[in-house]
Amino acid sequence: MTNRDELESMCKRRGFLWQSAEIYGGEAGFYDYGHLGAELLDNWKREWKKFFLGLSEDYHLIYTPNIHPYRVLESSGHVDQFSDVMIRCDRCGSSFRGDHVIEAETGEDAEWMDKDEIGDKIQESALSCPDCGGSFAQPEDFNMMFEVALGPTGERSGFLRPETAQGVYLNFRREFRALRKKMPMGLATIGSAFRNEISPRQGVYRLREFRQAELQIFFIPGIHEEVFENRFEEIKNMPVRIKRGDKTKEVLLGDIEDVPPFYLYHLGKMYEYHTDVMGFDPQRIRFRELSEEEKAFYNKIHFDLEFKFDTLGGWKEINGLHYRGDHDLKQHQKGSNTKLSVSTEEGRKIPHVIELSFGVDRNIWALLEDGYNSDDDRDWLDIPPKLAPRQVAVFPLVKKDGLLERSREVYEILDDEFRTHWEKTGSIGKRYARNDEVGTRYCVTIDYDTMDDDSVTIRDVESKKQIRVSIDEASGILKELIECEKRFDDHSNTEG
RNA sequence: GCGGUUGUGGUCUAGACUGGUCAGGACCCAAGCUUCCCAAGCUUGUGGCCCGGGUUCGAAUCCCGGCAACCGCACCA
Repeated sequence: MTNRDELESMCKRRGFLWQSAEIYGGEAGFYDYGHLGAELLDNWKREWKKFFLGLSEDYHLIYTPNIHPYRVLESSGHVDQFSDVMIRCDRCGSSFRGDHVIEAETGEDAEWMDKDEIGDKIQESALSCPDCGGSFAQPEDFNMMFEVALGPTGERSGFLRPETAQGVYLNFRREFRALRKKMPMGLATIGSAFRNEISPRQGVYRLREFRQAELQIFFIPGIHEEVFENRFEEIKNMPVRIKRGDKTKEVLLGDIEDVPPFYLYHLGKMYEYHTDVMGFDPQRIRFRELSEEEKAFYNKIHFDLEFKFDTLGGWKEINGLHYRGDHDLKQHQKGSNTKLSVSTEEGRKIPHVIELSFGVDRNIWALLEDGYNSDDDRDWLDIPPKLAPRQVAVFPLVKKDGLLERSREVYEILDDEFRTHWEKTGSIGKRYARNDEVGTRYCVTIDYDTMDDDSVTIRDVESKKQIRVSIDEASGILKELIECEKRFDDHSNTEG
């Protein structure tokens, strides 16, 4: 059981992450990544790109601005859909969503109503506060998007993007041509998104500025699904935990019959990324199907991937897999008056989209939590070597008799190939402890034998076991270990 | 946003009811000594009362406002 205070304290003390602007008292919903956190974040992004862009030669990375013009988000539906009419009780100060109050009291569907209509309806039906019976003030619009004025007069405006996806849709047409009309075509992007959350909470779980890594795959149903069906073998025997309605089951992906194979294939790849690349304990991840009420209307199929957080009170969404149909391109085709259909043997069609959406900060927190361990002796972070901010640390056993200088030489050699750290302060045990805490995967120690025969010890963070190798072969062995080509235990000359 | 609780070096905390002789401890960190493998020891050192206002001769302590965190409610296309 990982304790949230302990993990947060470690993250602050050692340089992973903490609340932004903390010397000014902070601002809810914003976090900074320190030197280790930033490295971890970059490593995560690199491995994400490697894995998902590696799924097909027709998948590529693009970057788009953080600010979108007003019209883009008007067409996408965010200007309307992303905002709610809030009503506030004059007496007790509680706020409610206007449409919810109307629906609850009158049974009428009120989601379509604007501010004035909701105001009228409340007057007409003489609705009062569900908490205290007080009367309501004038309704007000609350939009989750941050609107920004553009240019000196501010006549034009835009929004900080509430998701990275829209920028990708806007580039469908150009990339489809630039990539010479290959389909399925994948466009990935990693970047920040912004939502004016009413109450950002729980560390990096709900932020006002957060990072997303998304892969949008464009395809024509009935024509390109075959591509994914052909790869179905790769995932069909993958055992996953899946929650649908009230029931949670462990099943093989291939045994799920009422979800199309092209969708299951992507569930499988998402799962594989978490278990194989991020090293998650499979017991801590599951898919959950969203109910009709929870799902956005345009999502035809929607499962979230959830991680079981000790620190955040249980199962929480970290990614989503959304089959969005042709909704997005259709909306932008209409809004921009630009043809976004492609020609097929059956005439022009608007491509459909399946979106793999990752909450990067949530992934990072899950990674830290999954890797964080404590026992009576020590705290240590067990995260995959490719992701670890420090892969190797080098120390002299003691500072005298030339060991210090020799350790520095070894450090210089290893630092060319790995993310390497060197330190000399304190006792050897203390240095191991410091490095265990931040997940330095391997500690290389220069001792008196090194001075005789040029051998060093390599210690593994997880087992605390050591092997002795020559300096010449150290790089090669570390590389095999870090690339996961060989396991630490496979080296036979294990010392205590 | 509402209600409750809380805010003291980098981290964790003592002190607050009963205002002054109160800013103390532990760990961490840095420098040095020491040290032949898992947070040993010794010496020295850096660093703090969330922010603003008020009451008072005097505020970490009392009062007001703000900010932040935690819990609950609401919210989370």
